Amino acid sequence: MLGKSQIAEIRPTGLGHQVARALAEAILEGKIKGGDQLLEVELQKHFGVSRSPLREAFRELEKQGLVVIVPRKGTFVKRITRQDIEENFPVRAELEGLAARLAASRLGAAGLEKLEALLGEMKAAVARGDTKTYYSRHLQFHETFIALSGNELLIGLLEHLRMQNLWHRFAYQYYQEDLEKAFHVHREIMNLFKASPPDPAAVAAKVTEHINVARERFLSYLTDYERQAQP
Amino acid sequence: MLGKSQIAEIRPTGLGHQVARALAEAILEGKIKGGDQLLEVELQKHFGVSRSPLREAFRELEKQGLVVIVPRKGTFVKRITRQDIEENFPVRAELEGLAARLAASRLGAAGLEKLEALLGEMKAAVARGDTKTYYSRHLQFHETFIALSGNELLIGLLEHLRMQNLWHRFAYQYYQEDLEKAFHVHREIMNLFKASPPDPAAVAAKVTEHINVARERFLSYLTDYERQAQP
DNA sequence: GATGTTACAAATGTCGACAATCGACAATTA
DNA sequence: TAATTGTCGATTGTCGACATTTGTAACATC
Repeated sequence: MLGKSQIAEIRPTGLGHQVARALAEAILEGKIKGGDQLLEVELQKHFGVSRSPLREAFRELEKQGLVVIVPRKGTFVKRITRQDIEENFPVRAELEGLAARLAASRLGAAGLEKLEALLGEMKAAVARGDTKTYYSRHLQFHETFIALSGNELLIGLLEHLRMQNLWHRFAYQYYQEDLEKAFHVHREIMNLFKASPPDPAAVAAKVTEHINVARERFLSYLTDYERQAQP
Repeated sequence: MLGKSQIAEIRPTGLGHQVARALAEAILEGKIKGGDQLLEVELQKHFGVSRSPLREAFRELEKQGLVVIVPRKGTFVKRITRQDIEENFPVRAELEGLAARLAASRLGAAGLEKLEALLGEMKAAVARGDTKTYYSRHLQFHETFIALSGNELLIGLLEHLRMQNLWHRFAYQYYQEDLEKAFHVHREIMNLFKASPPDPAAVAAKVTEHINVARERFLSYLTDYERQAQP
């Protein structure tokens, strides 16, 4: 019997799914702005499909939290409010803390090695001032120990909470401010993971704190951004 | 102008929604068992609607985590595995702990009063040995401080996680075992809420611990149940 | 006997058309 | 003129039919 991960999982198809992917990409990239209505007839002409798969795509996007379906009114792309961001961070902080705690008790040599490799790439990116690469590896670092938690429910929830962050576009500029400091926290987390045996509670606390601190930084950044955008 | 609360608010409309409600009830009550396939043609005849609203109902149920849609195969009611239960408790424990922490900093006199009233009913139910009422008020107690957290995202997630618990049917028998002990924990939680000022971290820790303990109790109960059901 | 092939039936996927509903503007009335 | 009512266009909701895919079972082949 082959290991599950060895088999290329065909994540199949369906026109609706393809349309959903296309629309999700368009939304994430900002090509469709928050509050816009997704007109069925219009998209029908655009994609060359009938309305049935379109409506299924809408449902899929709603499940991902990218759009809001209002009965008898239509489908609108979700408007990200300050409240959404304020509420997202504390939940993610607790959940990623839990993920880190669980991972600390389970990660083997392979897991530790992967985390260390990513941390190395993050360090190199910091040295080069390569914000984009740093941001990418930073996301992977989190995704890795989340996956190592082994709790499928937790993994799915966090994937959803992170996906919901349409505000990825802000993030570049956000992280440019203090790459060094951001990296330092992750080295601390890594050290806690490497301890033998690791202290799960300590890792959880560090991760939770890290995200809650990031929340404050991000919100103050957002405040500046709002002031600047509204003269 | 009439007060808003005086007018019967016509709820979400749509045939699909109605079908979804009916199916959800049937699933929760166990009339449809885990693993069963929801045949479109069959339900079409049963409900007297076409397949379009049926498919929308399926999507809605999928969003609630009650069914799983497999492309080109069909939709099947979710099978609750032991793993699902094992993974649910830790996540809920963290999230309800967070909710309690947030609530501790926000609950006013009205919130405290409502919690105390529910605790009173719980106590009375314990004295009467009225398991069903105790269980109901116990759920309301949790729902109340969750709502008092004020974090809409958190409230929605917890509602989902609690809804997912198809295993409500087990719960009666489960809680019958030690009503007194279960009540005692909630009195402790209440006392922490009542402190002035309350210590948010202490409340969070107590709630988290409470749920994690409940997890162990429930799993051992489930083990007995499984042994008994498989002679 | 095991394996591969083909034909058929059943279920889901997709489509275009019709019906119901909402929002905005026009018509009516006090 | 302001408020209410009627009408129309636009948009979503629902429907039945057709297309595509999958699973199965009979059959042929090695």
